[in-house]
Amino acid sequence: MPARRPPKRQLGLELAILLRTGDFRAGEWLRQIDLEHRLNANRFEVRTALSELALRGIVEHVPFRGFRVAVTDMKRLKDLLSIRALLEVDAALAAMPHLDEAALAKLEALAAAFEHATVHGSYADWSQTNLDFHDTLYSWTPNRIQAEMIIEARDRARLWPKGLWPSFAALQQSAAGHRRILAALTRRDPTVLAAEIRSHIMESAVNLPSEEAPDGRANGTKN
Amino acid sequence: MPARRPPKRQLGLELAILLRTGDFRAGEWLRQIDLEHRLNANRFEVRTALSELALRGIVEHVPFRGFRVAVTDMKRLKDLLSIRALLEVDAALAAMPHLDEAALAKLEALAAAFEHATVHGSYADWSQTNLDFHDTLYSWTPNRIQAEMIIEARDRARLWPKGLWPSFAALQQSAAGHRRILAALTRRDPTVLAAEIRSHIMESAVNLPSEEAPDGRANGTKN
DNA sequence: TGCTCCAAGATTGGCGCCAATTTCTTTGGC
DNA sequence: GCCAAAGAAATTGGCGCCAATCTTGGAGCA
Repeated sequence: MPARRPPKRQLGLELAILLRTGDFRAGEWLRQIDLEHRLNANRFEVRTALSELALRGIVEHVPFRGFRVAVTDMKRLKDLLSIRALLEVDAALAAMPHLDEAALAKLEALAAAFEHATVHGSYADWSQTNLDFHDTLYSWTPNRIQAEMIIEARDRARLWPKGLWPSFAALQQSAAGHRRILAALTRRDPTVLAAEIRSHIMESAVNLPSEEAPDGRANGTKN
Repeated sequence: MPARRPPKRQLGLELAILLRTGDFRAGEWLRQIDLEHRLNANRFEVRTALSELALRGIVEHVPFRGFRVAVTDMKRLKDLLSIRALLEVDAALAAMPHLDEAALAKLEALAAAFEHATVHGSYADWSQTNLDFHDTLYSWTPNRIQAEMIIEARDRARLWPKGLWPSFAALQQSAAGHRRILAALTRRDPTVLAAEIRSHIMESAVNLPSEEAPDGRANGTKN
């Protein structure tokens, strides 16, 4: 074969992951030159990736000032959560009839992985295992676009300040939620499933503080 | 004041409008050089705008082949419609409590404008007046993100082939739907409102033909 | 000592050039 | 006359340069 093309780097994706896993604070300014180094990419690629994320609402663009991690104020966050509840309840219900034994077993394993991560893992660990559980569930939803929209909606509000990360107790609560969702799926109980999914999502919003005004100027980083 | 900055052209938006109103067929290849002329922009701007639309699913990108108007196959179309139904029913219900007399009057006027357009107007006319009605309704939804998502979901499936445009009868049906929605809003009847919105959206899918396989190669334009 | 204004430095972003790749055209062979 | 292959033309797309703009630091003045 004559030199297959190199896999074509998905820098937008890489950057999204970096923002999610690296320690960035909401509102923090992103200097292109820093990202060039961290992602080992050139200026143009970085800018393209940033524009992508800006369009998806993950970062915010201010002309001639640059890009910064989107500040998701509480109103916005709650809006996003309510949309997620709507989409995810529907997606879960649609997925349920398509789940066979193997599927349930897989979800079982993922729920266990999350539980393990809540105790032994880092932020990145439990964040990822949690996503795995949900994404796997929705992978059986016939409506692919809906699954994509769920992921996107989630990404748009993932980056809240570290101070607001869930407590250990909240994580345990989440793990229990997974169990209950799994049980409802196994028993093919749509009513309970819907209720569980909804409350599982809405849980994320409890004990979020009242809105803090993000100052456009002060929130910098000297890094 | 020292030369306020020029309003910064939103070429992505302009291009989306061009694709919607100009006569482009689904699957048609878009040559950058043509778009440069039609939009009176340079190569770089066109490419940026195209990437934007690609991300939003309005056009499709094939490396080293270029961009083409997204082919929304029937499966995809139905998926999108079902999502719209979900989001729009919810949005309408949320908007209802916030509608005052003035709001209802405005919707009344927009419904009338649509009816007029179905008889006297062109595709662009009735398409736009229809959007106006819905967008105005959702402008009272407290959840702004949801309103945006609705618009986006709609845009992603707006460009179906001309052959599939609704008949005069279908348009009349739509107009009647608007009337019924308005009636439900006036009577503050959530149950009927939900049902009407849902069927109004799903109506769009009736008499869509079975899926046609879009050939990657053949669907060109010599223009 | 504190404030204002200016200049230097840092950062962003518009844009055009040219290489990479595909498609079209022509030529040559069977 | 038809198919295949090579060359030509057209199109896309990566990328770096430098102008436009914002921020910072400090000098000058009250």
